[in-house]
Amino acid sequence: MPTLLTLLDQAFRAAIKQAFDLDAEAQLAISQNEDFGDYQSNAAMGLVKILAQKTGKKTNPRTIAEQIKSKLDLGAIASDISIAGPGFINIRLSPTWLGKEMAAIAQSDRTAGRLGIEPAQPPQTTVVDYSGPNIAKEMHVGHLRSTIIGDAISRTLEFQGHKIIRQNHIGDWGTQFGKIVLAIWYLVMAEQLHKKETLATLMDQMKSASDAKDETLKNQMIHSLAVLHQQMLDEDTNGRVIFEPSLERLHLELAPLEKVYQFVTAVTDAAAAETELIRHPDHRGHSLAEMPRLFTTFIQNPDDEKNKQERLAWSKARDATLETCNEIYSKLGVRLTPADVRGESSYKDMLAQVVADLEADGIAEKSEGAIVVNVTGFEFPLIIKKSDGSYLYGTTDLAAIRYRVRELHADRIIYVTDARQQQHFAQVFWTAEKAGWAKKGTLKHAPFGTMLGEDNKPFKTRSGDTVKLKDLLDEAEQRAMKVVTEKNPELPEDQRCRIAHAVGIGAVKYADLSKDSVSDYVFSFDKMLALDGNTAPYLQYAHARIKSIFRKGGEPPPPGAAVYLESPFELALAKHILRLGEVVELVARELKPHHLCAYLYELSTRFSAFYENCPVLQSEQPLRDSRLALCKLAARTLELGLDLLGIEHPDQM
RNA sequence: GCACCCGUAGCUCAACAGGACAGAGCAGCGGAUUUCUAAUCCGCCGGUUGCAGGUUCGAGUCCUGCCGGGUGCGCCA
Repeated sequence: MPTLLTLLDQAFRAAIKQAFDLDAEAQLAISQNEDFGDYQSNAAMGLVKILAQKTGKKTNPRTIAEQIKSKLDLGAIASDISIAGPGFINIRLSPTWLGKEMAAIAQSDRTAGRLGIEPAQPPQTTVVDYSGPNIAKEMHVGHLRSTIIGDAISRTLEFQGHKIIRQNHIGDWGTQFGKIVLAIWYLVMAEQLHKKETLATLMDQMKSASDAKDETLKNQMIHSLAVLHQQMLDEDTNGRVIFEPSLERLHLELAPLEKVYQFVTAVTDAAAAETELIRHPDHRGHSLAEMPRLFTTFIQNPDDEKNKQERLAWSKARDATLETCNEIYSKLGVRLTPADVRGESSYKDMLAQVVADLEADGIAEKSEGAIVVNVTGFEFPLIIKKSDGSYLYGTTDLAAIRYRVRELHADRIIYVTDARQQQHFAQVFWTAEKAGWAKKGTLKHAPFGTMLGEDNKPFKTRSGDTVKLKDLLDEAEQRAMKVVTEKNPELPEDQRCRIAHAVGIGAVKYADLSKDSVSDYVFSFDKMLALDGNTAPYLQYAHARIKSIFRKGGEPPPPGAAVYLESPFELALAKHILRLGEVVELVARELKPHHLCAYLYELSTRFSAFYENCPVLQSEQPLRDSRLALCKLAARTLELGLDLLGIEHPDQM
């Protein structure tokens, strides 16, 4: 069945048409204040002007409202239609109608599992681009929001019946490449030549020198590294003797790689690295700072047999990264699989053509040796080819759009990335639309703000490092475990673990999803794991309480049980259950899952009020079955809603 | 300097293409347990929506100008 909002909208439009022979907006809204009613139409006030233009005289909006009301046919839906204030038309839903509706939804859920929500028409093929971790880096809290929000959006649109193609646009290409290969070379060579300790000491001291801003010590470390580098190079000048064979056997772990990679970055960015020369029999001297660039030849010619070492190192780094990411995804219950990975590197062969086509169309032009697109409304252009001939991430984004539209047949593409990239995407979208690669309005950026610590500064550890996602999730689970054990010590340990997992991870995800994504958000374990208030544990607890009724009461309600809504608590619960479809549409339209969170929280409070005031198992038939049916529906609504958010709902807590 | 985002109760957040008296939670205060999970429920307290104009029957929401915070601004991603 269509949502109630849609039904009412149609009825009001028809009434307006009949009364004034006009096709006008019904201006339907959910009443903010329940004293007025459940739904309202605000059309009458707006019609004053339109009618005045048509007839030449002004009509009082209350009179207009009266005329609409007289033509309005809501069947059995409303128990009261009243006009209030300047001309609001208030609708109060009929408890009898609602009861029948509840019974019908319960019935349809048995077969379709959709709680009466119709799939969207027509279904659209939608690419959702989210998560996007970088190669050789552990996922940190910055990736959390994209991953969680992107997954919730994907699940919601998927439920609506759209074909969702998840794309994990990982950062596996570009200028950081040379540093990664160099880092692996250090790692492997130090291991093979028994210099691990030396390297480790260097790295530690370099870190403390940086932290203490001690330039002298830093320069010493850079010099020592140059010496070490030279020693290792002299043992194996072409990499064939030690490096390549060891690399083939190596099972690379992400954590040590990342550490060395950061070290290499710190070293090569330092001025002192420019003056430390490394000698090589086949080359003139190169400075330490130039080393990463020597390894980047692979970027230009990845298929050249000469670049076998680099290719191998690159794929090891990639595998190590993805392995760790997949662990996180599975911990988070995020539906991203290796099959969804299509990183920047997969567009490398399309970049030249992208630039050539944009140039041929007159959209791109040469400027100071680079090729740029001058985007209307922007002071600075989008650079798609650097003066040294290499491409940038904007070029890759454009290639990806073309690929997604042409090969994946995307009707629309949603980018879940942080808000800082807003201008970048505005430029990229403008270019793609101008080139005719995507229809206007089909490229959507769902931006989100920065995650802040409780000090309102970007979320970092006490020592100022970025927080690793894994550590954060582990801590959430541990904290949840403590609470579960405190509340329910008698449960077996493995069950407590499962509950702690659901609660801890659920809390982290819910805390993020329940805030409007565009603003920055303050991360607090204490708040997200609180058992009351707008938190995942509160919703999960409400769900567990319902399940408990069925455990105690045995039988589920018989199919087709009539639903009676006599108490205000039952009525309030039923009205809310009916709104899920409207909320799903809202989330899909705005790409903002926090609306669904607000809805589920409200549902839980209404259920709790019902639970306190309306005994279920002790009540007489047919009320008992009626209330059981309502419980069943409330549980199903919570389950479906939490599923769309990607949050677990254990039966027991 | 230019551009984008944000500014709502002590704190964390809502307000669904402008709608009625701006709502929740936390914290604070006061209550409720012979009954299906008290990880709960009920009540009270708390506001010049950063400021000043404007558009509108109606503005937290749209426009203009300030103030405050964040972010981005040709060859990083």
